[in-house]
Amino acid sequence: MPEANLPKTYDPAGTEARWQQAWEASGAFHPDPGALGEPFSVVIPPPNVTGSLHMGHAFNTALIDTIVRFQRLRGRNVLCLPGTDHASIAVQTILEKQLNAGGQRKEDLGREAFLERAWEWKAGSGGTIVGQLRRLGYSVDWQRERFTLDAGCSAAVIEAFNRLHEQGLIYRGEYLVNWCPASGSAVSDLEVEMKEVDGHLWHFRYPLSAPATAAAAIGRTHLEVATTRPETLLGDTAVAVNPSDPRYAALVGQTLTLPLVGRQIPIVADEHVEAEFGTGCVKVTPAHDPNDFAIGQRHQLPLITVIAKDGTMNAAAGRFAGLDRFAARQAVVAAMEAEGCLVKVEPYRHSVPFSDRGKVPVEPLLSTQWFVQAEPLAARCREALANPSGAEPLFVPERWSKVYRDWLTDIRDWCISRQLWWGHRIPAWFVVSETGGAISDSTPYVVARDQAEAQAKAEAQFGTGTHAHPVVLEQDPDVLDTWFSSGLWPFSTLGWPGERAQGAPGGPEPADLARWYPTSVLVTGFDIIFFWVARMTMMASALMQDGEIPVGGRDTWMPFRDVYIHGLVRDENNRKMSKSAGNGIDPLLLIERYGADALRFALVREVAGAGQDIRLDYDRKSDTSATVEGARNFANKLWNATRFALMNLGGETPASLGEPEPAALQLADRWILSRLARVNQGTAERYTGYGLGEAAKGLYEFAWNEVCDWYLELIKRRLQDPAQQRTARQVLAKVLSELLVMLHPLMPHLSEELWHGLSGEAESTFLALQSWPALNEAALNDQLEASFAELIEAIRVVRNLRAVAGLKPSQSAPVRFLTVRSELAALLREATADITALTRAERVEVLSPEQAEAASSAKGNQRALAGVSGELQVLLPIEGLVDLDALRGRLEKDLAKAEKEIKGLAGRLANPNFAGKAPPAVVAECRANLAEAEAQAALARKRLADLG
RNA sequence: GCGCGAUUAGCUCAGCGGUAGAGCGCCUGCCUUACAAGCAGGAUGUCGCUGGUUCGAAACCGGCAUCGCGCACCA
Repeated sequence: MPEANLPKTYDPAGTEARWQQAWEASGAFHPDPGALGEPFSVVIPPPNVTGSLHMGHAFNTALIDTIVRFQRLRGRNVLCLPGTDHASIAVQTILEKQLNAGGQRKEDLGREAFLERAWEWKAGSGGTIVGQLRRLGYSVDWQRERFTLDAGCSAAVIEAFNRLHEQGLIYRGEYLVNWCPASGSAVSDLEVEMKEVDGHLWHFRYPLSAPATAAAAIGRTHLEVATTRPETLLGDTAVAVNPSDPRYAALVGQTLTLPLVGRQIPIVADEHVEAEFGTGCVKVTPAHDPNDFAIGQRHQLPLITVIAKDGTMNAAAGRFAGLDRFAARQAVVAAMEAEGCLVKVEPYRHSVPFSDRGKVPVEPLLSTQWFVQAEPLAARCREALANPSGAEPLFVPERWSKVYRDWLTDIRDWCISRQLWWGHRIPAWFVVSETGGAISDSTPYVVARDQAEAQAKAEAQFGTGTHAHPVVLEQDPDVLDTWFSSGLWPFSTLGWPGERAQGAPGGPEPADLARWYPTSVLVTGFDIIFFWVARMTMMASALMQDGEIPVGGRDTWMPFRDVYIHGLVRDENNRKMSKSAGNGIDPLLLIERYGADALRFALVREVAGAGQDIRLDYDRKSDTSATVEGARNFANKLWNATRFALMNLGGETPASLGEPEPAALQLADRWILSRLARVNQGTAERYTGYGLGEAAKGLYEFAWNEVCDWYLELIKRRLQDPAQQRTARQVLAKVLSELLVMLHPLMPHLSEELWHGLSGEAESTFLALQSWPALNEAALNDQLEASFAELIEAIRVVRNLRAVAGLKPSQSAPVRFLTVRSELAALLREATADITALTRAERVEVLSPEQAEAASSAKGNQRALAGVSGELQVLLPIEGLVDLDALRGRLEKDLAKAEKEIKGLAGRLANPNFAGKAPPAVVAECRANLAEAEAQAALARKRLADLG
């Protein structure tokens, strides 16, 4: 930053790029685990490699970076570790689309070639978001950047799978899973979204197999059932009624003949059925509905799958085989109608499970998958919350801990296998030599860390004695849920398992893991508490403790001490921003227009700390945002304040100027130094306690409304005076340079730039690596701050009177203050020169009431403009210039205000309970205020009377 | 159905027991050699409704309304 001829406006573009490059090239954010300083670590929520930067990332980044930059200034050994997530389904979808466009399917390429392409794609477009994150000025250690599918994370996944399997926490089995026909894979419960859909409720008649008996018992020959999914009828294996429903009690145990199919199906009694709903009879399709599956389990009903994995009807659907499930729905209804079994059709709004990714209804399907047994892991996490040991995760805001705990209660097992190619291939090998080459649900398998270990294990188990043939293995073709690897993120990225792999617990830990695990804080949006936060704590509960003792003897196995949950960024219409809704606001556009610092500051300033969503105002026609513009203006204000300093420090720096001599400090100096100390204290507290928005607001107000509006104005005169300028320069340099340090976490580029300009430090030295300014407690002075506020108010009153009088800013006028309080009079006298400068006073007089009394009879004084502030009366004794109507208006306004106040205060004091029960200090204050208001009213009346 | 949050100036939001605040927008006047992305001055509110607690409620408690979110879900 050149010292002379600075442009009048700050141009972020060049500045930001320059510092980003300098920081990264210097390794400023690449910490040494052996370095001094208490460790502070954060792993960033890894964005999806397919993604591009959206406002949510920008928000999350702004918060994390503010925190870690602050901790760095505080002298902690900070690691902030970035990375991306491989996003199985998303990447595979992109690639398959590309293939399809060329008329190919992935099967034509084969797995290996397909994966090669995937890695090529990742090398090319996969880095987009990482480049974009850099543009925010993210102070992460790019040298430690990780990817959930890199060698280290893959080793962690294999190790984790093996250990969980050894602990009996991973199992393989055939269950009803959420099947996404669009992606051709199972998905977990969390990846299913219930959506309200307008559908129909079809009422069908199922004839009883023994109509005569039934007719005798209940007077009819059939039962009526209702369904929203007629196609599943083909897989029905029962009809259920409530056991205490008197209408059907006699029929339980009898059978029905399933229309279209002819199968004999029993009538069972099950508590799940609500007698009040519909006819009280439910068709049961255990292979295609989770509730029915449960009923089926309770009654040992057969499972008949009629829908295939591609969403079409299978052979078991008979004449409907081959039809798409939705076409089959119409066909079944038509067939039922033809058979006279359709009773009626009603429009019906109900919830349908949709696949998050595929955007099609999921099909509950019976299939063999791998699962993580969730309850034992969840139990440990719940316990950690319920028995606070100081090591449990602290949620900010606290209410989210309940959301987290509730989800961990009554948790269901987690389906982790995906029928995809891009991802971590499941480290399980089928012993196909046992089955003649085929893989079926019953094929034996071994879980191992690699092929060789699998071979050894399998040979030990199957290759001996009776088995004549050699053991042949085939690895499970499926991959793991991406969230499985994300769940290991806080330790896999730090080097776990390192040498502890290969089942050798007790080996040395990677230095990073030893130094930085557990991480200090996790910062993320509430929308992924279940997906990610809970999965990380569950994984850690199983993997990061050896028996009772956490790995490495740490105080906790929890992957983070604090969990700072923030809201979502919503659009100007309060809608969640999403790609599909097309209402996203491109952060890059805002960065280009206003600068990354402005965007960051705007986002952080909007967040109050309650974890509330933030609504970002935005004008889509012009791509502008008033909120971000305001932050940009603030950046410009700081730029100009520094510019002013550079023009007035005489080429000196904060270091060369040194600390000011206490005895030489003037009123304004002592005031701003007190304010500086207070802001230092408050800001550090807020940064530490996740009050980031408040920190930002506090600094904004201090910088703009105190330093710029008052202090800079007050010292302009002294800076021109060689006899007085040194102290003013010293204080100015100190205030500004410390302000820049405090602002650095929020506006890193601008503060870095201005700090260099001010300090003259070499480009290789960084503000980012300086120390938080020492708190000067001796400078704190409540009394002084209160007095100064009175002075400011006095000046405001004068300015207001001048405006009322219609004085031009260039015109000067005399100012006269009247007060009974001697301290106030003294203050005003001390500040006479300041008042003169800031009010264009011709002369400033400070009179005692006695003097004022004498003066009031003097000529012209009756016609003075009068204003009141507290115990201070302000007069502008100007003749000839006064607009009498304006003057009267001003006085009437003062009077009305005072009278309103008197009414309120007198009313309160008149209440005997108030004086009796309120704290004495409050009562005293009330009395004082009343006296003041009465004095004000009296003055205003007198002046009005003088006017005639 | 269960739970959570929000409701304060035209807009976006602070305030969370002691007489209503900020930014933007609006009105008036200023290119005052740091800044017009600025400066000075000004106007603007039955603090969603309703009971209660209290000397005192925007704030605390109960109910209601509206909006939003999460979880569960009956075919």
